[in-house]
Amino acid sequence: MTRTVFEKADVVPLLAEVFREFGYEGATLNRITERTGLGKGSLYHFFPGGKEEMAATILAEVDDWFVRNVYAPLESGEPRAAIARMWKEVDAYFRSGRRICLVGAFALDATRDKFAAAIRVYFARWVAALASALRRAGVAPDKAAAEAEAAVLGIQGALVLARALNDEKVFTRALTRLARDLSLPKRSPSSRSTKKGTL
Amino acid sequence: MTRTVFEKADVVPLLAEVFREFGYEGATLNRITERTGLGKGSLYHFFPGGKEEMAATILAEVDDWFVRNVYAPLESGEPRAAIARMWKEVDAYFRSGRRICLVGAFALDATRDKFAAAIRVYFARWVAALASALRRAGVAPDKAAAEAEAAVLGIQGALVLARALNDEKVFTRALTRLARDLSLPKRSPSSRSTKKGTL
DNA sequence: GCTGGTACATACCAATCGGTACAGGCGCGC
DNA sequence: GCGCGCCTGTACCGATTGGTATGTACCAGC
Repeated sequence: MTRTVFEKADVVPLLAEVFREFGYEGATLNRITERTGLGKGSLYHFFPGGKEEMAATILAEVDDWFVRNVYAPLESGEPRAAIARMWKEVDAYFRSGRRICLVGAFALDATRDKFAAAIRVYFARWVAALASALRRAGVAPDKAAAEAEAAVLGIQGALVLARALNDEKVFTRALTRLARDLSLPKRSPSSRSTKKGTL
Repeated sequence: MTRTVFEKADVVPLLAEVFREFGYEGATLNRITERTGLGKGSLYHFFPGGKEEMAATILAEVDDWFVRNVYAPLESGEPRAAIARMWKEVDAYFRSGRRICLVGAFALDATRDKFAAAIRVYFARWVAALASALRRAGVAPDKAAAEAEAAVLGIQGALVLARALNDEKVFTRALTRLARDLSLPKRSPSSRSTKKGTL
C-alpha cells in the first residue's frame, strides 16, 4: 500500500543536513546512513558517484533554491520588495542563525577545490543579483556593487559568529543592521509604498 | 650533521596550517606527518593527547597571538591607534584573505562542540575589546557594541567570501569598508560634533 | 663509560573509511 | 498469476584512520 516511495529528491534534504553539520570530510557514510535511514545500497543506487556526487547534488539543489527564491526576484522583480523578501528568506533559510551555509562552509577548507565552480557561482550570482536590485532601486552602480558585497559577506560572517558564540540573536541583529545599512534612496513621490511590508 | 632540535613551539605553526587548510576532520595524521616532517612518534611525544591536544594547543596559541597583538592594545592602548593597528594586523595575519580563520572554520561544523569554550572566548573577547576601544574613543556604549560585532563578523564573512570567489581583493575591500563604517568621532583639537564619522 | 630522559622512526593495532558485489524484496506491466 | 527492473540490506573489499608499542640515536649528568 503506502510504500515509502523514496525518491532521490526526498533524500537530498536529509543528506544536506549531514554535510552541513559535519562538513564534507566529517560526513562519513556511517553518519549518512544513520541519519537518512538509507543503507549503502540505496545511497549508491541514487548516487553512483558516491560522496562527491551527493555533495554536488546538494550544492546544485541549494543553488537552485536560492535562484528561485532570492536571485531571480532580485534580478527581475520590484527591487525593494525583492530585497525585503531576501532578508525574510535568508532569516528563515538559516533558521535565524541556527543553521549554517553549506556553501560557505565548503569554501573554507580544502573541499573548496573540489567544488570551486559551484561555490564561486553561488556567491557571485548572489552578489550580482543584489547589486542589480540596488541599481534598479536607484543606487549608483559602484555603490550598489560595494553594498551588495558587504551584505552577502555580512550574512556569512553573521552565521560564523552566531555559531561561535552559540547565540542566534547575533544573527538576527546582524540581519537588521545589514538591511538598514543598504543605502536605498527614499521613495518619495510614488504611492507604491504601502504595498508590501518591507521588513 | 645539521641536528634539528625540534621544539613543540616549532611544530605548532606548521600544525596550525594543516588544520587551517583541511579542517579538523580533514587534517589526518598522514597529512600532518608529511607537512611537519615529524613522524607519529614525535607527534605523540609532543602531544600525548593526540589530534585533539594538537588542535587545542593551536587554538590556545592563536588566541594568545590575538590577545597580545590585538585585544590587549584595544583594551588598554590609545583607542584610535589600537583600532588602526587591528586592521593592519588582521590584514597581515590573514594574508589579505589568502588565509582563513581557524577558529571561525572550527565554529562552523561539529568541531565546534569539541572546542566550544575556546571558540566562544576568542570571539567574545574580540568583540568586547573592540567595543571597549570604541567607547573610549567616544562612541556611545550600545553603538560601540553593535559596531564591534559588525566589524568582527564582517572580517569573518570577508574571509569566507574571498575564499569562495578566490579573490583576495574582496577581503581588502571589505576591510576598508569595515574600517570606514566605524563611527569614530572626528579627532580634531576642537572636535566637530559630527555624529557620523564619515571619511 | 654508564645511565636516563628526550626526540624520533617504524611496525603494528583495531576500527573505520569510501566503495563494490550481490542476493533478494517489492511493485507494476503483462 | 509471472517476470522484470527498481530499491535496499548485507557482506565484504583494500586502504586509511587515530593511536600504541617498541626500538634506537642522541646528549647530559654523574
